[in-house]
Amino acid sequence: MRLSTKGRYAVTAMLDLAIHHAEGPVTLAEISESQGISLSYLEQLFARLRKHELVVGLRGPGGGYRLSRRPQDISVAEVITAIGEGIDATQCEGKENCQEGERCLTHVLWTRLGNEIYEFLNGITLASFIERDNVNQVIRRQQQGLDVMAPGLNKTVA
Amino acid sequence: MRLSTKGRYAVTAMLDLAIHHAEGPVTLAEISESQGISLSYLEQLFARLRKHELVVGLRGPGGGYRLSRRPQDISVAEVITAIGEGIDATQCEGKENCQEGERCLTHVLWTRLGNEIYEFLNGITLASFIERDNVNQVIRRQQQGLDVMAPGLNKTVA
DNA sequence: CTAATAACCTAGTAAAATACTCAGGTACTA
DNA sequence: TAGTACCTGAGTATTTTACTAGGTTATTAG
Repeated sequence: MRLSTKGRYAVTAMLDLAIHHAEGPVTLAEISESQGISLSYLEQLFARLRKHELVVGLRGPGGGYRLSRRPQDISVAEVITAIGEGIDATQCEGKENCQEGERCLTHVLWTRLGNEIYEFLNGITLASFIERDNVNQVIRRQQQGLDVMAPGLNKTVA
Repeated sequence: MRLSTKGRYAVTAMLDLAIHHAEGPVTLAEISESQGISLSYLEQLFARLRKHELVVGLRGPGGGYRLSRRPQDISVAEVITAIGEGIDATQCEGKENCQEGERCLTHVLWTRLGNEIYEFLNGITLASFIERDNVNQVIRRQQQGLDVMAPGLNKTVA
């Protein structure tokens, strides 16, 4: 499980899409300006996001990018793995001899940690992420449970 | 919160130390061989771990490295931050103007995610990590709770 | 229709981080 | 006092990151 600035760029851009999800497609030029990320760099990142079917590209005037699913159905883990080519679970796994068993032990341990981090990030959706911020400002009087699901967003896409 | 191969190397090495914690100091040469990490690279990593007082170096014959604290008192988060110079919480925070508020929004959101990941990794100790594997093999008949604390290791260090 | 728009694609490149090597030095202990 | 093993720093190859440049293709507003 790799987690670097590159993943942050992708998540940031996806959050931008999620925020403007109701208003139709967002152009990369807009994201580039508002988030301060290079346009061509964004194009490269979105090429991968598109291949993993997290976003849909719409060409021509009035076009842009749109989330392929609802914000509450896309997890941070999905975005990061889409960018970073997934989890690389060590090199020993099946290839090497695993000399003293020692080597494989720590590898297995680390793989498990990677899985745990993935599961953790998989529980955080784009919607839950934005909600926690907006809800605090807009809806304050409502009692809120520990559920991370976004409450009022049952508008189906396409 | 950066999380890359470098951190994995450090955690792996620290796990090695934790496993042999009862048997006295472990030399970097041993870790180098068993884990397949370059000796000089290990020395660089351990220089940082030592500065953050996670390990203690013992010179001379029979020397090596030892954990400065008990395995159940060292978290994975500590190891990673010791290596990677801590969390870099975006660049905008206080310096930039935060033009439309939009920019700062995602930054705040991301900072929160970083903190959550940190808290998550902070809850995982070296001991809890190893225990879960060894316990499964050695002690099987015992009923185990959800507690991650290592049960039988109340031997004080130094 | 056509011209503007914006996605899409490919290659290259500077800067940084990573992983490692080399060459010494220093402290400890047997 | 010799040897072990920590410790330091400088240098380097590789990889990743972040970006630039220059195009092509599809779409649509006018």
